[in-house]
Amino acid sequence: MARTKSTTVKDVAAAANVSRATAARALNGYGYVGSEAAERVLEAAARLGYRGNRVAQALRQGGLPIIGFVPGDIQNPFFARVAHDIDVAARGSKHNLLIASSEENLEQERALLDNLRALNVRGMIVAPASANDNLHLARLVREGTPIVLIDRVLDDLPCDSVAVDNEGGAREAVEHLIANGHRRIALIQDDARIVTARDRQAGYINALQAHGLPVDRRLIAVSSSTVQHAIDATIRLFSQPERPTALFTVDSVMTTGALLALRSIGLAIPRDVSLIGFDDFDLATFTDPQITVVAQPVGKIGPVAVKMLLDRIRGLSEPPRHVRFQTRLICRGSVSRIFRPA
Amino acid sequence: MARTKSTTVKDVAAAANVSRATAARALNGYGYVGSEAAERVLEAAARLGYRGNRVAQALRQGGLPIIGFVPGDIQNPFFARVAHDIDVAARGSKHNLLIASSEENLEQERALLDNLRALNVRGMIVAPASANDNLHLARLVREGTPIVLIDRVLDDLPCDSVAVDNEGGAREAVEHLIANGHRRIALIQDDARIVTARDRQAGYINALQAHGLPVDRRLIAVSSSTVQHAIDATIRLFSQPERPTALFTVDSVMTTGALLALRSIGLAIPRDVSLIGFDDFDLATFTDPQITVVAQPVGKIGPVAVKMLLDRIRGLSEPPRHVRFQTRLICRGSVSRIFRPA
DNA sequence: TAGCGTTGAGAGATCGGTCTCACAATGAGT
DNA sequence: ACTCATTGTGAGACCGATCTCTCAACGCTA
Repeated sequence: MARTKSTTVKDVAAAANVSRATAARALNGYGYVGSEAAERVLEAAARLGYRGNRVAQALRQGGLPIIGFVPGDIQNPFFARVAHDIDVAARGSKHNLLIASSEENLEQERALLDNLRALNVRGMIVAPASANDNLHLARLVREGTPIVLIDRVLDDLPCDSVAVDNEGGAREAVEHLIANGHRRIALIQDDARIVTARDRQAGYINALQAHGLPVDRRLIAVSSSTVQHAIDATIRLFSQPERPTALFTVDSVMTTGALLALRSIGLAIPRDVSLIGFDDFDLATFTDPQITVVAQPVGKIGPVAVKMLLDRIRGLSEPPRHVRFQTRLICRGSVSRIFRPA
Repeated sequence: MARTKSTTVKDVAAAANVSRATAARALNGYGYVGSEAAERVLEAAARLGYRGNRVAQALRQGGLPIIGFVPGDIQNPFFARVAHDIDVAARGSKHNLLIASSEENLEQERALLDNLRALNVRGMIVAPASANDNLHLARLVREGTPIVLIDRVLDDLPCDSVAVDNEGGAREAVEHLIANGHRRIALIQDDARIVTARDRQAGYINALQAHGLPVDRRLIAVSSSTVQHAIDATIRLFSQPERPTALFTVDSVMTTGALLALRSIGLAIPRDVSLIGFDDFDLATFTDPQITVVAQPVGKIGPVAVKMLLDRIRGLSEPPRHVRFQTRLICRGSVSRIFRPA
């Protein structure tokens, strides 16, 4: 039951009665090859089921036809969608996709990137787990590894990036709540290590300050991006004496958690609490009423990132390019209007 | 801005003033190395940031430290979950995960497997897109490539597999509906090419026949596993003259579609229609009432598959092993009791 | 002191391709 | 007839790491 070793150029060359060099020329279509010899080689290759060994090719030519993708969490629908899009785009240019989830863990991210580097992948698409420590990324960039940052952009890193206007999206959402008379607006966000959390929080704070509202730390809860943590955070926020009248959640998993928690506490949307979530999701049109969200053009991120990466792989040496998509506030039914004395 | 080539053993050896062979011995800890020389090598390696080149290692030793995973669709929460579990398990044994989604397309699956083979991956975990044509898989197995089938098992393929009792789970669900007095029970399923669809349909039919109920082709709709297609299928089923009183959907994406469609038609669950879905999902506990489902132990599939695969990679040559998990019917509120004259 | 085992380390083969270079054969131009 | 360009082909270097083989030095025993 030993693993049968596959046929090599040497086998093909022998079968076609030519040298390895000639076989390679025929198979790859370069240099001068006699048409008769070429035919013999091709026939032999087909007959023996020759496939070529990417590993050997990679060793000679530098780099496996692989693109690495390091998302924060592959189970998060956002990243799953992006992964799918990257996969499709990469396949279009004969690249394979290697996905290694950092699970929002900086140590793990470092190890994974080291790994990808050792594998000599052609390039990487990364959603960095932390805004603080990115020396490992900086080194990769410095060494010349093509890297594109998505979703979370580190400004001091000289490489391409694709993301949405997180600050603007969050600001628009909170301003919408303010415009509807809300003043006690709660926020559930990720650990501030994560860039998007930081930016969306900035949008929240900027909106409040632009309208002369105080920023109350008791209205801000930090949660990791899992349903259970979001439930806990929501319950914490809404069991305070002076209850918030509105809630803004920074990603769809948290919005899901908030929905579940509010239901279990017995608070109705939008009667008791208004809700806006960042990132649209299936569930949002499911509930009654449907949830108002800040939608991002998820489907564009992957393809654009791959395109930029391929440009770099092909040797483009322009200064870093940064793509920013605008978000769109989709008003559904989860925000109520509060009338207050002027 | 040329890509700096990374440091090699040669560099390290030169820096430590020894030969490549000695450097390799020191780095990998085999053979005889003088303690003083070893120290110099290690120091030099650390100083130069030596990392080793997996590609070269793979060429020499046969096989990249990579496990290939070919799911039907990475965006499907089921596969995303399994992918995550595989990733974690694989990382535990120093393997990377390469995900290539077949998108339920047989041609693409063939191309992807060919690709993985050419990359010399150590083994593959596959959810075959089609029950019919699997010569490509058979050849891989014959050649000795370690392969584990998950979710969808092809009985005639001599390799390990991990799946759930699809027939039994579906049968239990339909019997539950029958026990509650339902007789016109509709089914929305995948293309019958897919093994799970076939098995779950078998469970549906077996349940009906065991209770002397006719199998009515008009109650069976085929849909692909996307929300939109499931919506269409549901609408088709429920716009027939004699409307079904119950619906069984074979995966969570379809259940989601069915929910949306029924709501848009204005049919209430469970008053107008009873519903059971295969595979539990977030949404199921979200709706009012919550949805009754056939739950599968999703979290066990990935780890078990990786374990079996690693055994094979390590050279285990026992006959194929087949793991089957039992499903569990979770009764929530989406099934109503119909009383009928005896 | 001859003989032998142990320890240390270098030279070079090897994995499977790709590609440069040298060389031979052919035909065209002067 | 002689130079030259064009074609076709093979020998061998190379990518980076691993590993076998060979050999030298040392110390110990008889």
